[in-house]
Amino acid sequence: MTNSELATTYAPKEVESQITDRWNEAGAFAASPDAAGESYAIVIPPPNVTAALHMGHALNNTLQDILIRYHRMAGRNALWMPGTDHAGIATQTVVEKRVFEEEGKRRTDFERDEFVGKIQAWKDQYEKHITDQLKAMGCSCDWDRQRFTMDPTCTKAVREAFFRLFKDELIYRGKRLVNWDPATQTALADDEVEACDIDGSFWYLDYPVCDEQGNLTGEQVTVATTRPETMLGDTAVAVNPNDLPHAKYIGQYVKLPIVNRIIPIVGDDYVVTPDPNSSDEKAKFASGFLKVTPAHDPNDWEIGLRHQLEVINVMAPDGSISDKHGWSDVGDAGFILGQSREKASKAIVQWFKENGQLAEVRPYRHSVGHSYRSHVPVEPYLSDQWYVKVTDQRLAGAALGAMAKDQRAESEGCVWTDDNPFEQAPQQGDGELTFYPPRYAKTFQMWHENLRDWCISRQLWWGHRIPVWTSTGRHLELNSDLACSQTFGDQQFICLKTDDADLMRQLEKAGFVQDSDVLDTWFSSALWPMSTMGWPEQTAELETWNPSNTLCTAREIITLWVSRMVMFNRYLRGCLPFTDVFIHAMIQDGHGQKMSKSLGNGVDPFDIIHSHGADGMRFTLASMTTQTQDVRLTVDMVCPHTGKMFTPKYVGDGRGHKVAAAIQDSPFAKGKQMVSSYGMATGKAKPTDAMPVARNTSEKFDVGRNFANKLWNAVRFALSNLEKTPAPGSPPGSPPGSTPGSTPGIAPGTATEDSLGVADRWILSRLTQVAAATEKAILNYEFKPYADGLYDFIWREVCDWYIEAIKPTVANNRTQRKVLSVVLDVTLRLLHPAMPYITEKLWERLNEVVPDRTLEGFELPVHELLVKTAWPKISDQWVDPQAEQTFALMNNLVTAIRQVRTSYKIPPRQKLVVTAKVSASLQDQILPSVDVLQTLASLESFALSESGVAPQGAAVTVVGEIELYVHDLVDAEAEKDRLGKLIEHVQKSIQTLQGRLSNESYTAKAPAHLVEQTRGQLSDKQSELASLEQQLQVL
RNA sequence: GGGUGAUUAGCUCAGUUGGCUAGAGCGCUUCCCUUACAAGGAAGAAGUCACAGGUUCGAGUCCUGUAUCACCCA
Repeated sequence: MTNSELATTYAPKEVESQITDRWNEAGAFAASPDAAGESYAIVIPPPNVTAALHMGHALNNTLQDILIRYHRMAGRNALWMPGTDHAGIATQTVVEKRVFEEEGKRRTDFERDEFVGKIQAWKDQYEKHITDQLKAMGCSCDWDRQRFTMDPTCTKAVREAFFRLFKDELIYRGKRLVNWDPATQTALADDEVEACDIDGSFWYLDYPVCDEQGNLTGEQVTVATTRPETMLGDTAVAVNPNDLPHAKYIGQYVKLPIVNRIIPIVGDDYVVTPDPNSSDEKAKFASGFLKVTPAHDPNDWEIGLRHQLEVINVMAPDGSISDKHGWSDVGDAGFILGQSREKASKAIVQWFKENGQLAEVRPYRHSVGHSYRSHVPVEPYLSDQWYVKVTDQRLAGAALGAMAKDQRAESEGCVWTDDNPFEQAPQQGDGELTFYPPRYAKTFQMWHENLRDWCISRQLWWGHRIPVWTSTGRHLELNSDLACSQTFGDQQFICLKTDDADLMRQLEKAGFVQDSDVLDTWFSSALWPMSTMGWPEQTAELETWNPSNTLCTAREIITLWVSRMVMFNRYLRGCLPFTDVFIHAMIQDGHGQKMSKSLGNGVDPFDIIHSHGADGMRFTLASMTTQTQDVRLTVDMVCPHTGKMFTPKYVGDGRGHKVAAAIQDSPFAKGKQMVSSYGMATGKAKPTDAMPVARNTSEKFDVGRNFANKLWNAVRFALSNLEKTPAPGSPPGSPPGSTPGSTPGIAPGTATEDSLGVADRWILSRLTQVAAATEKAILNYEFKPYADGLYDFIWREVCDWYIEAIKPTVANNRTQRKVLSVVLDVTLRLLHPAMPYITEKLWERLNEVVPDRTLEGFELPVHELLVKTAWPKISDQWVDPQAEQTFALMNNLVTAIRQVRTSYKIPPRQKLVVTAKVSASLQDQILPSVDVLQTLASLESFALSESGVAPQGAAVTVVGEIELYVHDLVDAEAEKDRLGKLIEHVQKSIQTLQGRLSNESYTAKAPAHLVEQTRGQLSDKQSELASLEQQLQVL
């Protein structure tokens, strides 16, 4: 085999497919609970099967893969559990929309099972696509264990959990106002509602005052409302008892216009007293009289409870006005029945206007809850739903108790309990839940302190059907461990633990009907760390990997998911689901907008893998992961006609967003066009053969791609040298500047007569420190320092300096070859978690070319596959401050000479003669690196003396006390210019340093070593200045 | 309304317990296709660290306030 097997540029596609095969053949990602090593597990945040993955997922999963690959190499028994989420409402909505587009049919045109089958087909398709995306990224999940939230294993867990919570009365049936989405006709959880500011109005409606019998007194009160249509359901008018001008009406009645209902005027503190000069918007707009509609407003619902008011629901589930859902006294409102909310609102305002009872209309901008799914305004809607009593100590209290003590803030008091949630009976896992970065602990804590019960029923078909059978007016005793009963009012609810045929038959016979609703998706997600491991069975997986170690997710998930997993895992299994929660950035597009499907600004990982390679993408994502910033990703496009990258034309989408215009002109191929992903997503452009869809890309990923290529070539070059056997007859020869007799660390048996040069000692010292820093960064979830640290080490230190320094000697110097092979070995190990493909490929070649890479102090057991190779263990015996200092000085001298070279425009290939004036003490420091210096500065010769004088026609430059003479550059004028600039620069430095030292409190109070350092810097600069000025005079 | 974060080079961002004469990548200028890499090499220009106070020998970093932006929760 020859080195020519490695191409001159890194070709990710070929390598990725080759390496994927090798990993698969070896079963490299498979984990077993019986395997050796301390356990380490990550459960994947299961992606929704609604759609393909985008860059946010790529980031999320790259970070998880870095963690899992590191811990696997570090000897842990590591499992990364993969899977997907059924995402109830989201997936059902997508499929409904698609079926309507393609077949013109609605969900209700099908049998339930038939339609669920259609969603199932969608799920199969996307689950595969998502899995393929993750695999292409190199995610080292244990794919044989892949789960889905609705598969039989997870379903069993859901049934068991529901049954136990039901039995323990942590699940209950409640009539409440829910967040109702009239478009999808389902209840939404609080966190599925998005607040949007909209321009609305405050309408001021006059209600005539009357007595209990409805006899008008001739007075009227004016109520202020933003939703006039709900007046049909008013059952009171409220006044603040402290609002003296208005409080006198308390105890009287009004005759509700249109409906003619007689309703009381009640006193309630909740009502805001009007104050036109207040800074409080509500006081500014208040009239002092509040119409109370308990069935259609959460605050009014509370007022209704306080005053035992009637609850009248005037709407149908689709949001239209209806007398079929709890409203009987329609009065004169018949003309509004059947109208939508919006139309009814207009009709009612019109009625008040025509009857002279519309006192005023004022424009008002306010926040209105919208469905995160259908984007229509959410309707507070009275209905029967199932709730989990998360406000119970056993759940929310346990979640708070789990928090790491040093991350808990002083409790501001819970709204849901008088008890101190931290003062519970101790539980396993107390104080062990830690957030990274720590500030997110506060989000977690505040959420639990202000929790409300969790509505878990959804009026959908896609999901886990609620395992409860209901009957009104009957009562049934089932003597079975598999059944459990609760009674609310005249209704009996029986929950079954399994679909036991016998019990189901009994229920049916007794007239019980199964609830048609399904559970909120998060109910099954909340069980994910347990259900994927086989709970409720006592499995070895649970024993080994629950609690898992790290949950890696984005911040909006803290409340939605993290919280619920903690509560359920603790309650149902008595332990935490995981101990560490790492919260990473969100990815935005180049304009700071969230990536979303509708804007078409989401970037498919496949597209980036196509343009930059999986490793390039992964490395870039890791290096963008800081502790604070969200990530802005400029989205570019690839012209399908030429394959070239360009910045697309952006336009407004009319809703305040910037989007890539649906049809783009190719900037390269005249007259050719393409469709953008926005055009695709919105259907504003249809791709054709002549006008294909353009892939997205982003020049941001160039960093990673270029780095991969650099690494590739560096290793390729190094291996080409290591591949050659040193010439047998050639004298071993010392590397440049070797110190005779000092061969530190070369183990017996591997030692050669060659000794280590300064460059070798320097790179081993750096390698040792970089390895330590790399490990520390990963353990602290500091992904950017991890990536940047290796980038700088490999590119700036290994390539720019070490490889350049050893070029002339490495072929025949056995020691140096050993050092180089160890540098390659360790570097590939350290980088593997971020860039698995390229490192695995290079590892394969390294093993072929240099199978033996032992060096004292380096524990580097070799495995055929890098993915299964141990993380390097390196003793600190190679840390060598002296070598680093010597190398740094040499480095400065080389740079100084290069600067002269550039200012005289000397081509790089032209060799220069340089002499130097150096004191005797410094000579010892320079001598060992003279050969390296000659190589790096491209010198013909370099000579030192204690009392040098600048030869005629030489350019002079200065590094500290050292004067360098670059010979034969006769140009007095240019030299004066150059020296002048250097002097100016040095004088500036001297000023700064002198200023600091002349400050007496600095020398008195600053640490001694800093003062000493400043003095050293000043004396260096002063001698530089002296030399430079002298040279200027000579000229 | 409550909470969190951001504001540093033309752009995107680092900067860990205060020690900084403030860094990186991209872009820009000049030179170089030197047999690992032009997805490269060498050299360079470029910043009142949002603003105003304070603490300190010393502040990008800590404290207080202001402005602007973003996100989360109500």
